[in-house]
Amino acid sequence: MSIGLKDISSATGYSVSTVSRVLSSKISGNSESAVHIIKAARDMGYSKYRDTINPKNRILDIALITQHFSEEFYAYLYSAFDKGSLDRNCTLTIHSVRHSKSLQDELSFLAKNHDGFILFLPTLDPFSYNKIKERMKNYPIVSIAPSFESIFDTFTFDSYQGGALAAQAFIEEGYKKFGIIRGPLDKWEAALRRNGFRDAIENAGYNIIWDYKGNYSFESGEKAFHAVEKEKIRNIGIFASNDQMAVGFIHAALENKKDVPKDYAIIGYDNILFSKIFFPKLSTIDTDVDQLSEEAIDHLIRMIKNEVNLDRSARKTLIPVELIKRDTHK
Amino acid sequence: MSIGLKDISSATGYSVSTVSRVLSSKISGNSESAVHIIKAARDMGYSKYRDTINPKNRILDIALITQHFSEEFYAYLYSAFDKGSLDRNCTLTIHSVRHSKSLQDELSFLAKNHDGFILFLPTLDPFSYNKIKERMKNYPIVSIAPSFESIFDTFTFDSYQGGALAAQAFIEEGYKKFGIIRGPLDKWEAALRRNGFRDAIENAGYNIIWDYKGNYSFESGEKAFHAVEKEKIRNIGIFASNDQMAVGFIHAALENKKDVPKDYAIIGYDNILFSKIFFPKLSTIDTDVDQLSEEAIDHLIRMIKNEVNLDRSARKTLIPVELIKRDTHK
DNA sequence: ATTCTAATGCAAATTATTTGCATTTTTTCT
DNA sequence: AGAAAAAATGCAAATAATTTGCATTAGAAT
Repeated sequence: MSIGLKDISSATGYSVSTVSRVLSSKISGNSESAVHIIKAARDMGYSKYRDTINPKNRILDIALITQHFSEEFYAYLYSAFDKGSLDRNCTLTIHSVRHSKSLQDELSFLAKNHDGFILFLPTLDPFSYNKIKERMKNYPIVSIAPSFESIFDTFTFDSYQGGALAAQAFIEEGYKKFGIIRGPLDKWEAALRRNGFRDAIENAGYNIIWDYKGNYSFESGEKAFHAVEKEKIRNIGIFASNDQMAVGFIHAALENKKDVPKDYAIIGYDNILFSKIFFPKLSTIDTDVDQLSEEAIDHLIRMIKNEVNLDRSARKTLIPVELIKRDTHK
Repeated sequence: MSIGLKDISSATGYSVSTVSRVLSSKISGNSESAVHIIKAARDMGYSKYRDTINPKNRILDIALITQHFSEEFYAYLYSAFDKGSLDRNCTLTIHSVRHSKSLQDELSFLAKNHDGFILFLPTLDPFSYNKIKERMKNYPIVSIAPSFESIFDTFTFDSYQGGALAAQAFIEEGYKKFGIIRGPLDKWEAALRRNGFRDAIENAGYNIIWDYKGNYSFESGEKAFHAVEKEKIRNIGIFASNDQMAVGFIHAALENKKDVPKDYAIIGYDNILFSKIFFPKLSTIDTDVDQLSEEAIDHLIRMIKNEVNLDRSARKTLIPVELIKRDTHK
């Protein structure tokens, strides 16, 4: 049943010894024969493909390890990584460990079947991250989850800049009052978005006069509206830490006959599909998931090919974001 | 580098011959030793794991083959399959072949690394499907894409019933005029949704008096509104073949100071997250993706374990759908 | 207690892979 | 263009990995 060198030999016409030498890199991987034999080994499902063949000479298999949720963001993320892996001579597979009973074992198994991991585990605690790091010593791993600690080389969006961009837009348009609907501050990116917004406001000589602790949900946006409504503040520029809360806020505002942007100006974060469609159309911070995925994959590939110094402590690379101006402010 | 029987032997304490016999099913796979050895083989990454060990005795690896798009539906689908594979002793991986240059080769390779496929390739033509079928003879494959032809055993939603449910609701509520915003009719499920709606309307002695050819997009819903608006029809029950078009329709209606449901009643299809949030909240046909995924996985597992007669021609199993009544009709 | 069956390990047999050596082909350097 | 060096190749021998015959043991069934 199982494919061996003999099978590859007869499929390609080369002798068993040549096949052996190609697969164990005793012949340079670029020669015509080598390319031919390595391709055959992959196509035929030679079981020691990953064990014996040098990663420099073959298609790489990388795994995107996530925790699936039924939110649009995940569809975006997967789609971007799918595209990103296309022209990089590598195959991407997606694995959810959301329901995994023993994360460590599962990762360990997956590591045997892939050349490297992209981790997107935003809810994982630092202790578990360190356990992964320990167990997977020298295995190529890149993280794309925003987190306080840097345990793996990380690529993530510049959330601080995002908050600052929202603040700048409000300031330039002449707003004098500012508010924020925060995400949960134990999340690194929520803290950064808040800090970026606050610092830019304060640098311009103003203050945040209203602050609501949200939890990223649509409902908490609705509650935020009722909270600000009670205080009878108007003509305020509000930065919502994500689009769902911004949309919830606007939804509640419209139901209560308030006007956006006249009574409340609002800028969201994420640029979900919804924000283009929603009425009025939501101004928001856009993140370039394609760029994130490409940089993360490129770095992972360099790690796999041993071109990255792993002794250095983990780097963090921030991907720039931009403001999309639509109809919920000015 | 590569793990062999000797390594498994020393890890488990059994002799090489016992390990060999367990892995090639010459000892029943349920005995204590067998379970122990098989687990070790998986954990340690024994490269012939899938080749030698009988699928009845080990964790199955199944692949969900899709074409990623950045739509919420995909996040739902993946999430449902993730959950569905949980308690079934199998590991799920997701692969997108959207950008694949040679679909056949890629599937062939993936087949070597998995025990079976769930195919979700709604845009693939029957010719390519038949080529897959031919090349993958006897390999376990289940399709969940709605399609005219039955090439693989297929699990899909009962779209005809969905259309009929929408019609029944309108009829019971006393509507006398009926319209439809169709999806592209070269898609099987769009045709079924239309037929189900039309047949139920006609059986009750009515007719569809207005019909718009949409393409499933938000924009085509907006256009549909402008089309029906021109004809000055009011108090009509409209069935939209998906939620995006329904939401586009309502959005345009609100912008033009029309009332939903008073001027236009509308029922959508899919129950996207948006439809719960949108104002007014959209009535829609809900599909139980969890049920779909569970039934598809169960069937695939039976195929892998050889409990399904493959000589029969491909079955099609329809998963029931239901109407969620919200605020866009009555 | 006895018989039967399944599990186990040793050593031999078989199968798979690697390597030394001789030959051929290709590349590099005058 | 021609000589020298380097790389590629196949055969056969060597080594490594896996399977199997046979004897032994442990446990279940009678």
